[in-house]
Amino acid sequence: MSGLTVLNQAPHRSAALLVQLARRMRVRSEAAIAPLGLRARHLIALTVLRDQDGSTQAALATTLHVDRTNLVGLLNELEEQGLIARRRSSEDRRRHIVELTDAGAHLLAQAEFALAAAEDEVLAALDREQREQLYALLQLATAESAAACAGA
Amino acid sequence: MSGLTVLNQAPHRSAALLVQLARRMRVRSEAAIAPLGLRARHLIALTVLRDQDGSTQAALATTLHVDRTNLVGLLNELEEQGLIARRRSSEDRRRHIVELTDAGAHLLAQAEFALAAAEDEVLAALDREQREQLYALLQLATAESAAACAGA
DNA sequence: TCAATCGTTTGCCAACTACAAACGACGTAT
DNA sequence: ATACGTCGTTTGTAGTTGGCAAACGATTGA
Repeated sequence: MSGLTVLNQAPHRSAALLVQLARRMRVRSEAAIAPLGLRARHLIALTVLRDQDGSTQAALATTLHVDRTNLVGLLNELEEQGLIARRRSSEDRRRHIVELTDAGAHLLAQAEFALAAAEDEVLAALDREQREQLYALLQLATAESAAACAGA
Repeated sequence: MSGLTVLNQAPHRSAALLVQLARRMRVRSEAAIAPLGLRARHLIALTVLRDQDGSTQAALATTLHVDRTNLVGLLNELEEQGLIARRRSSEDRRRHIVELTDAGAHLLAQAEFALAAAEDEVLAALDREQREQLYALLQLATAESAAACAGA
């Protein structure tokens, strides 16, 4: 059901607008990276990998908040496309070290470019200054919200 | 997979923050109306009904962008709680006229109150002026985006 | 009389998520 | 050396969600 628009009639309530815009952003973003053969999970995994390259699968599963069982399939898909590589750890031969390949890093950069274009499209009505404002407000709100989540 | 946070590292990219905040808003909102025995669909349906009270089910299905098949169950749940009432149309006895009951209107008001509280909670880090800014920006962006959607 | 509409029931199908059980390979403690 | 635990992997189960197709009774209109 996508009739969320109707909830906007309450005076100055941002909630519905927020989820509505986020949904558009998600849809556009997915469409933007689909031609690259990527889905959201792939992109998230690649992004994590760029920062903590050489992680074990268990560590990745923890970071991504997915079951290690489900991570296997995700990594398989990335490996089939040559975006990541698995190799045995020399220290502990039970472990798989996951590394971003050059192709993976390159595609990730492409994907981020496509994502930026999608974002520009969704926020087309906002000029540069307004986008900065929005970004600042979102950062404020999410930071506080994250702190509350961590406490609970 | 809720590892969306990692996508924020791109410079001044609002997309990830947006969907992240929207997710929190959605979760909190659902939690806020859950004690009332409502889910998001119920709230949306009730809100639509308040504006176009006395609609037929077919009209409601169109507005809500749901299949008339799936609308039946939704209305059943609302009717069991006494929030809406169905009656046959005198003009065309095939049709069901759906009306918001007093109890429904009352619960809807309660739900909106709970929703406002949830929104205040999620946007706790923003003061009044900042919330107005956010609201204005979201309205700008969604309005433009809606126009683009209508064109396509 | 025949076709179409409306609400309704039933059932299917696709996608996704989480999770449990078990296995081989391997490390570690006793 | 034995026992136990860990890591990646495979397989299967279960629940949720969503949309959609088929068919029915009641009713309307041609």
